[in-house]
Amino acid sequence: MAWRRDFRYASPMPELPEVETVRRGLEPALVGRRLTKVTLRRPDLRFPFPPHFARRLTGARVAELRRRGKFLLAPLSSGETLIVHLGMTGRFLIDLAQAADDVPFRDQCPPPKHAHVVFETDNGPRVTFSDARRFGFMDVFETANLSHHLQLANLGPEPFDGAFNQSYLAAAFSARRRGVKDILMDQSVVAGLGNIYASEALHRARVAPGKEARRIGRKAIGRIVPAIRAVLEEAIDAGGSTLRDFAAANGSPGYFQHSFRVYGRGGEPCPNPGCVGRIHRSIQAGRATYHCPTCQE
DNA sequence: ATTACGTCCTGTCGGC
DNA sequence: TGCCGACAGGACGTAA
Repeated sequence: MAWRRDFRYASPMPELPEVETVRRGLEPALVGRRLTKVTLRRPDLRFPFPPHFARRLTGARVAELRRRGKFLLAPLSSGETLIVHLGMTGRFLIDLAQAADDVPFRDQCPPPKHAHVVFETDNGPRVTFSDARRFGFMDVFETANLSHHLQLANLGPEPFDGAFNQSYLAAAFSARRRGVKDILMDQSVVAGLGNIYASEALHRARVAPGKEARRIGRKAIGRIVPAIRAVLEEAIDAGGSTLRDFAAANGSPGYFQHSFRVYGRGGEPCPNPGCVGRIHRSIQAGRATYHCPTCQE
């Protein structure tokens, strides 16, 4: 049947690794192809679509697919760039049926629930964006001025960029009274970390998430930078293997299920070697936070 | 400038 | 069995 969910991925909570996985999965479906038809099935997501959204995309070719923090960026041959944020539940479904002929009555099949935007391409699969909670959003912006786009302009460095280092983080932490986890989730400090990977990184760095950022010592900051990179790298690798598994499994859904060391593990023993503590769940800045009070200080 | 908090949205899950 | 509240959370808007 049409609207097959043959290719469906993205974790329920897209942070940098999940967005990167989506980018890699979407690349073969979109890059180099012309958008022949764009359909909006409602006037807004988190925000209203910009004026003439569908018209500005239609006919343009997707030059490449990039990622910046948690944003997907698709520069187009028209001189504008499609900007996508997945929010909480945003996901792309790739319809593997190449042409309408491949699927009888394809156009009579109902679209999946929450399918808000449909992209048709020349000789490529149909790509559908669905987002149950509509925390995601899309925008179109002049590529030459992309760095002035409000949401992109305020993003901090990429975690893998050399600019994100110990002295940078020390400056970002100085005089800040907010909890260190809260600071790491601030997209203007570093781009791409959310609630899950901030918790995971701090556990690895053995720093308590609620500790005031200004009270984090130099040595601890020195552990946080590589800890962030390690958790993100591992998760990106897990996403990559999900994509490969999907390709190998010929049609089975490729859900991105990465396992976490502390997130969602309240009451379980701390996985750090030699630590006898248990993972503690608390609420910090309104968000569920997991850490080991024994080895994170 | 910095911080805290409410808000949006709906599917899922546990308890009764 | 069904209902109902709690929960999940990124980023914005507002207020202090």
